Amino acid sequence: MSRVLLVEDDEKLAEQVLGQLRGAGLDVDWVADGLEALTTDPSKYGLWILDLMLPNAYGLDILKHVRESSDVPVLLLSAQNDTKIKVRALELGGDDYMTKPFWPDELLARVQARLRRPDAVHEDRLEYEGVVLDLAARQLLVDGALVETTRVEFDLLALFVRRHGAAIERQWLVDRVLDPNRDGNERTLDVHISRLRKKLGPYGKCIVTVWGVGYRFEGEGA
Amino acid sequence: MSRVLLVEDDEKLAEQVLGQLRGAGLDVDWVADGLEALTTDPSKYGLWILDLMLPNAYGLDILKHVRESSDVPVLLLSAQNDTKIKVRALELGGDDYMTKPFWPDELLARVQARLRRPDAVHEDRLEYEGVVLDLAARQLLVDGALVETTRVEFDLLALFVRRHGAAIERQWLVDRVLDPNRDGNERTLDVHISRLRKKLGPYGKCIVTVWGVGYRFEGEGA
DNA sequence: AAGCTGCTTAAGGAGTTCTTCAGAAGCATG
DNA sequence: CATGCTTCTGAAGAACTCCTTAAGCAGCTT
Repeated sequence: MSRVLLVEDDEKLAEQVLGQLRGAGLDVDWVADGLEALTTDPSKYGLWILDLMLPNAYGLDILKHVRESSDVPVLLLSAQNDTKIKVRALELGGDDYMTKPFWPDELLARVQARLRRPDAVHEDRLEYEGVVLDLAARQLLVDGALVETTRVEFDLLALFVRRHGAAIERQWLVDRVLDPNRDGNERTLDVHISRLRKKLGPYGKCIVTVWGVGYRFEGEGA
Repeated sequence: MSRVLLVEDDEKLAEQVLGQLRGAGLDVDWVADGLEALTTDPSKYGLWILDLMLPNAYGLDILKHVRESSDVPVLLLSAQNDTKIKVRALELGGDDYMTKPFWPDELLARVQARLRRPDAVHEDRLEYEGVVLDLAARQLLVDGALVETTRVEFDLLALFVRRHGAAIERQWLVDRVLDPNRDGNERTLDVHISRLRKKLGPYGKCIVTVWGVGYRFEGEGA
């Protein structure tokens, strides 16, 4: 799935971005209105490009809406270098962030990097440094060695690797990974995280706690 | 002669299959209408892929028509795991049989196997370590010794060997292997797995339980 | 330092899978 | 079409996995 949705109210900028991305052979749709974005099915696209400075400050709401049902990558745009909004957006599960004005080439490079990233359904292998997930076999390899995982641990790690670099909310993980028949308890998630960290050995510290929010999976240098 | 004819009324599925096969460098023609297939010279192709669930139940008629003048290999597709049609089709001279939905890779593998050795009808076999499945004779050899299997056991094992290394979901197996006329019960699958493990002797432990998901067929070291 | 939030350990229990067995359904034979 | 045989199914209980809960400690924030 390589369709991209651009949510941008500035018509001039939108046309510029559209031209750039379509020129590179991408299939891009454009929505100028925040309300329309709120009613769009997130999973219809392989990537969202979302301007946070929409009228009525819809930006963060749209991000929240997307994250309620999907883990599609979201690339955020903002007109000003506002640290608070940027932090908040990454906490809410944004995957990348660009400050306007930006160089068209840079946007294209980041979009292509995100689209190249392992796709949720059709990829049967996820890799991040020495951590390899064989999705078809449901097996985890840490530095080439097979490590036994339970169902929850494997699903959890798959989410982390898919959205590496992005902060993921605790509650979002609870809703997706834990047994839906019981009311998910955040303490339960703690336990799974703890065990997963242990099993990941040297990569255990890649699961970074984002205090008050959730976790972020990232490498050493990041 | 490596031309392939696909007889399939479902346009979406047909396009998917066409893409898959043509992507592998094969020369594939497509016919959506059963009547047109009935007037096609069988010998113009090196392989037929024939959907049995065509409108007006032409499927078996087409197979009969082909067999009247040619022994070209015919790979059959069916939307449902209908044992009676399957048996009837093999009696009429079908060479292989796949139940929809199938893995694209599996279809390609079988088509290529057919094209590589056109007279392979009685040699087609699946092997994994000391486990050998003779698909034409429907016989199982364990370390060279013949082991009696029932229909369900043989089909089950064939699926495992074809997709060895991958975790296969319980429900997926239930849908394909058990009697479709009754609501498949997962407990029933347990029983077949249990018996199959026993018959496989030393290879019984190759059928690994993937807790909460299904099973995975794999060798010792894997 | 106080008050949260998050981490770890250990134990209980809910849910899943395995095995056995008996009966039903399908199939071939006479 | 009745008979006997094979195969499939479904129920029951045992065995097992691992998910969850609880409790105490550690770490962060103010």
